[in-house]
Amino acid sequence: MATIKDVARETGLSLATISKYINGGSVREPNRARIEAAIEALGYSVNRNARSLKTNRTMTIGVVMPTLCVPFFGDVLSALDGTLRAAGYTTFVCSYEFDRALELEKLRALSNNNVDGVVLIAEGVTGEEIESALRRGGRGTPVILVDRAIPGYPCDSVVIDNLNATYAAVEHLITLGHKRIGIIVASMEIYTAFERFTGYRRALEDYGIGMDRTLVLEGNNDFESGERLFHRLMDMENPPTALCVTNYDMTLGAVTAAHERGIVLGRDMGFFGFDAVDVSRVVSPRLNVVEQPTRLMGERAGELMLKRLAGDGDSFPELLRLKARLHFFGQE
Amino acid sequence: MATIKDVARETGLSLATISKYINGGSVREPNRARIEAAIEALGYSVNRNARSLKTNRTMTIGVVMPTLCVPFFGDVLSALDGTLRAAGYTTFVCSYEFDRALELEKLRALSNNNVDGVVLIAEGVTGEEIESALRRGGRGTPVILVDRAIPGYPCDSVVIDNLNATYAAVEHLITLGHKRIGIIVASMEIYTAFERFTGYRRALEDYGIGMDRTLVLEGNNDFESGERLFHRLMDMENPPTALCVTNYDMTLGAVTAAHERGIVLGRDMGFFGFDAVDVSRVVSPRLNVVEQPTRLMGERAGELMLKRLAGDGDSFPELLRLKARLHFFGQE
DNA sequence: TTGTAGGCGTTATCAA
DNA sequence: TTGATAACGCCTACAA
Repeated sequence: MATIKDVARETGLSLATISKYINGGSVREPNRARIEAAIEALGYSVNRNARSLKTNRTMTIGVVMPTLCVPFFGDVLSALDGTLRAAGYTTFVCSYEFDRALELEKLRALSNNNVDGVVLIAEGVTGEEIESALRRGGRGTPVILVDRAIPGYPCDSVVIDNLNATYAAVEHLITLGHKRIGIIVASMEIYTAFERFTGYRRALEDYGIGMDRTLVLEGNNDFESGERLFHRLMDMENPPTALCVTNYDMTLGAVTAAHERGIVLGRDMGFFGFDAVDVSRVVSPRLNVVEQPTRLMGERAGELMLKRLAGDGDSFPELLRLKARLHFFGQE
Repeated sequence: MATIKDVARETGLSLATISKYINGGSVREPNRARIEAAIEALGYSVNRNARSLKTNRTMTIGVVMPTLCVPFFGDVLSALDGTLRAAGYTTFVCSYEFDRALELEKLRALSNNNVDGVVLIAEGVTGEEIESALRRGGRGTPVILVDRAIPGYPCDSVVIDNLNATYAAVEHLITLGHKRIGIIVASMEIYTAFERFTGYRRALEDYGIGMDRTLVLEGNNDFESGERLFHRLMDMENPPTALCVTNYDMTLGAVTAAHERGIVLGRDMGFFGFDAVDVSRVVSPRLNVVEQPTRLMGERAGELMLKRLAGDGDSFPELLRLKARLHFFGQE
């Protein structure tokens, strides 16, 4: 690999001059030309390790997500990456596969790799753990929490207004005349799940419908949970007449289970799913689903990160709560 | 940030001793204890930039994919990451959003970040471009191509046996009695698409069925393509009686379009999709789909990478061709 | 087993 | 504008 030294030798100029030029300094025209030529000829490119060692910046943002296997996160990421890239940053992603130990480990790995900032879709990690994993020079690495804030941990966050989204979904089912409405959520330990449940509970309250705890089922956010819990609900003596499922994979699972039982969602049973916008189209009648503004989330998170990177600590911690969009199909 | 120097001062030992210990060397027990204590107290962790500058290794693998929004790549990645992590490597992912310029840029970004190896799901990039983007010290960074080999470019690759998978799918449709079989593929410029088409063509040949070029439609690998091209096929004067769709999103699109037209796939029309194993369950009758061994791909790619990283250049370039699995449902 | 010293490729300071 | 020179934090002969 060619180094600045080589370029210096090739051009007859000094190390310092080359470096200055590379970093946007001005040199005399003939020198500029010679430097350019040498760089081209030698195929020189700066060694980021060395540079980072010196500058303490890597122009790199680390992203940690629970998994890469779901389109929701992929969309968020894609928008985030675009925003950061436009500002000259490269983003690196790692997934912790829903594993809490890995979650922390990945955070540490990023820290060890001296990323300038961290975007985190947290699941099990606590505020203290984040701090300890990221403890480093000066005033620390900026962290943006996406999709899930951590209650009690002051940190910039970009989230969905889960509460009102679920509220609206349940409200819709209520206006259709349903009184026994079930909900399948992820573990309430996950903040978004809790919020979604709260929206559900509040809608029932506001319409004077008593909540039946047996209609509230907690799953693991996966296909299998959706399938299994749907069956469990329908096997009850007095099954719900409508159902709300609050994430992508569980929605798919529930839809599949309904199929297996010959239940047509939206006709035999009121229904609201989450995220599965494309999939909602492959069945008929089309499913009602809540669509989260994934790209917007990514963009907002990116912008906020850039702001912090620029040293602007204004109104920290900032909490952006984005509105979800409801797609109604089938009977109104 | 604490450095080795700090640990040295804290313990009264020398820099070199600390470094040796950190890198697995042996020191006298009392010293070991003191070092450990100091590290803990100072919250020291090694600066990978500095280390890499010295060792020329970062213990980091870069992965470049077309997108993160499709489960197929997510699965491959997850398995790949697991394999590499077990060997002490951290993997960083970046996506080029199907953009050819970005594809090269990401490769360069990784190279500049001194990754030890690159795993690439290529789309538009050529062999020369890869070489030039990665040109650096000594015998160069190992590259593993996943999902798509680049014809004429000698490089380790892990791919699916697309040809035989599609062959078998089409063969199945033929044995059901179909003679007019359509296919929706991605652009033939993409190697996998070409292979899938070839499987299709060869199956028809082998069964003495003349190929009708108007039944071969090229899309953009997205939902919209699947939907649009399905309609195009069915709007023909003499539409096909069976159809093969060769990727995830286009399968979803085609299924949706079928729905819109009231066509029940597997009953009114022979059908074979790709990848959408979960989704295949939410419609009835269940869809026939080709399932690619995503996790296995990731593992194999990881193992091959580790082998190359260990300096084992045995049987280069290695081409691993993995078998896909066909899920038959509905009528046999 | 421990310590000394030199260098990895850059950037930044300060003279010239 | 240009050029010596001293870090940045770490690793590694080599010497003690």
